[in-house]
Amino acid sequence: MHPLAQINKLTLDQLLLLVTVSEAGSFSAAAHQLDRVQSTISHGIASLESELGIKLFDRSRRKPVLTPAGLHLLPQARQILTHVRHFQSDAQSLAQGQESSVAIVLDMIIPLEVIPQSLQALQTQYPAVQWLIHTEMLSAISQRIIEGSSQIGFTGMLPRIKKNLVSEVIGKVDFVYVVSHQHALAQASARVTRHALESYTQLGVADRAVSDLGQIQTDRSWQFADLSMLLGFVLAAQGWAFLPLHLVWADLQSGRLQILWPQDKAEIRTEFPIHSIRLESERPGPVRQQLIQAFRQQFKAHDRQTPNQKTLMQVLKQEHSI
Amino acid sequence: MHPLAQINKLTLDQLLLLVTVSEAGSFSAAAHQLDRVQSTISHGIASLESELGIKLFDRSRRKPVLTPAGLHLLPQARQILTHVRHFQSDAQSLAQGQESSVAIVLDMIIPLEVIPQSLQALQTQYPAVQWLIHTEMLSAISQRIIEGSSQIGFTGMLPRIKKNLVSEVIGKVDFVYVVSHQHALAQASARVTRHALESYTQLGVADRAVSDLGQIQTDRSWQFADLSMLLGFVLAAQGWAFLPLHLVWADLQSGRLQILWPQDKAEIRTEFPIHSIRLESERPGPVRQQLIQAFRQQFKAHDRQTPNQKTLMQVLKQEHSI
DNA sequence: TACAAAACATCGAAATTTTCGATAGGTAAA
DNA sequence: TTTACCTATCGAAAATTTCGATGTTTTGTA
Repeated sequence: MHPLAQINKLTLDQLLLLVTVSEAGSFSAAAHQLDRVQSTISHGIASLESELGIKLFDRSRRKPVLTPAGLHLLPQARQILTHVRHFQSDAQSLAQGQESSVAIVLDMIIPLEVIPQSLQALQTQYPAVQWLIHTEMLSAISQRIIEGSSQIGFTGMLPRIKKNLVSEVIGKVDFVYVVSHQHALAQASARVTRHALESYTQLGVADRAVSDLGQIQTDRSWQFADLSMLLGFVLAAQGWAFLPLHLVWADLQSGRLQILWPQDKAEIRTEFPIHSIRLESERPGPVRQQLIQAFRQQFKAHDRQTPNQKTLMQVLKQEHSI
Repeated sequence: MHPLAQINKLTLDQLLLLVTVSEAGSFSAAAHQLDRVQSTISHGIASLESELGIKLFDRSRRKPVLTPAGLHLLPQARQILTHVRHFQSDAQSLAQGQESSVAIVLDMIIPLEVIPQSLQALQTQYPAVQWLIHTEMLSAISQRIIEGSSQIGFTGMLPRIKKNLVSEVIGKVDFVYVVSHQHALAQASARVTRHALESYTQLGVADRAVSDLGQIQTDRSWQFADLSMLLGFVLAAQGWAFLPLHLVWADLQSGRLQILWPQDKAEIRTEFPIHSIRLESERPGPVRQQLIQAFRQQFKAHDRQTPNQKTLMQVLKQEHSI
């Protein structure tokens, strides 16, 4: 007989018998619990013992009692059974359309705080799901969805042609114009003209698919593929930038950065909606649906802690009253 | 049907099929590996799929390829199978007489260094064995063996009546008479008369079964149930003691303790053999046999690092030449 | 393009295993 | 001592597994 075939001899049912008998206290009680006849249990335990070549229960007394060997093997049998139950429940989840792994792609402009909190709840509810998280900017996000390397994305920029894509708004991110307090623009009044802006270097983000929609506003602009690097350049007074408020808020409060309020804008900040996007052809399972829900909630919670127009005005005045 | 009975539906053989097919690459190849017919594999996989309510293999191509769900469940199936194999190999070990758990009782006079090293090798060779380690002194050690609360003991004192006990020498421990350098006895010459010893307080160990063989040598002696406490009193110059050399060696070298050499003794140190003891009725399994072997080796290794008579003489002279 | 090789599904019959029901015999509590 | 409860055993019935044969699809090759 084949060596691997030996495993067939041992049955999950036999392990179940071992566990059930030890818990029920007797073969008969176990038989009743398992809705079988006593002789079936007797036969099952006996066959298990003969296969293992070892006595598991001492039947010399009124009620069977585990031998040392049985006592040693019992917890292992238990563990195998619970492992099998996990296997089955995983299979059931998969059968009901739950994703086994979800690849997400996130826009870098999304506040870092909302991400772990959104995923945390999901992780406890769907412990079997494997997560793969990418971070991209601009059109690279929808690109990943279209080519299929991620199943769901959260982005501030929808592609021009939404062919095959389904999207919905799940939150917003506030953008503001900022500049270092050491920069020439910081010396002027709070409200700047668009012309003033254009006469200095803009520090902006680079889109991989820049040819597709290259909306470079000034010919002197520098481009970054990484927001933290960009922020470093802004802090070094290399130019002005249009950045997510949450990213620069700490530096605004400390005074290292200052807000610019273009004269043609009604509000200091500009809201950009964040969309969830996915392929139309792939129906989202429960995990992705819950994920969208969680992100929406977290965005809402995050908005409540976000500085409003009034607070921004105060920061603005404070800067220029110094 | 009973809720627990659902587990019967899933078979270890089915999990084996899943794993084997995914490794062999085709149903036929798996059939060949498992020494069965192809239709058996086909039927087995199909029944597994219908039980789980989910397709595991995509058969639309020439060779079957795992679905995402199958890919997700495969490693779990593998893990369950290896767990089951461990279960079986444990059972086999038990069937061959290997102990599932071993309770040891150690004499406190045994050098601490030999113990972990003796057990370490055993732990890698018999990972399934559970260890329970007690520490006792004098007759309490054999007591534990006789009453069955430990299966094997290592002791320096054999009981008078060795009824039912089997013992063998596995090493030795050197004892010396010591006293604090601040004690009156330390001021005298190195060689002391037995009369001189008896006129001062002896700090000794207490035997729980003291009535059985209470060999108290002086009526002023103090008794301790703990060697480290005893050593503390010796260091505090409360009296002299007869202690394992390894226990006082560091303090001898630092000069805090001094050796006493009774005039009626030929050697400075006195060797006491260490015995392994066990019940005659209980045949030792491989673990206990190996354990005795390991202790014997470790004692031998420890002896090589132990100070000899010549070294002790040097310590003795050094003390009294100061 | 046609053919051959390789792979899986299906089906009925045989073989094996599991389960049941009844009975006999042992242990412990009243 | 009686009685209740427990397990082992056995034969028959039921269920499951396995085999062998056959049909269909995919894929590589002449």
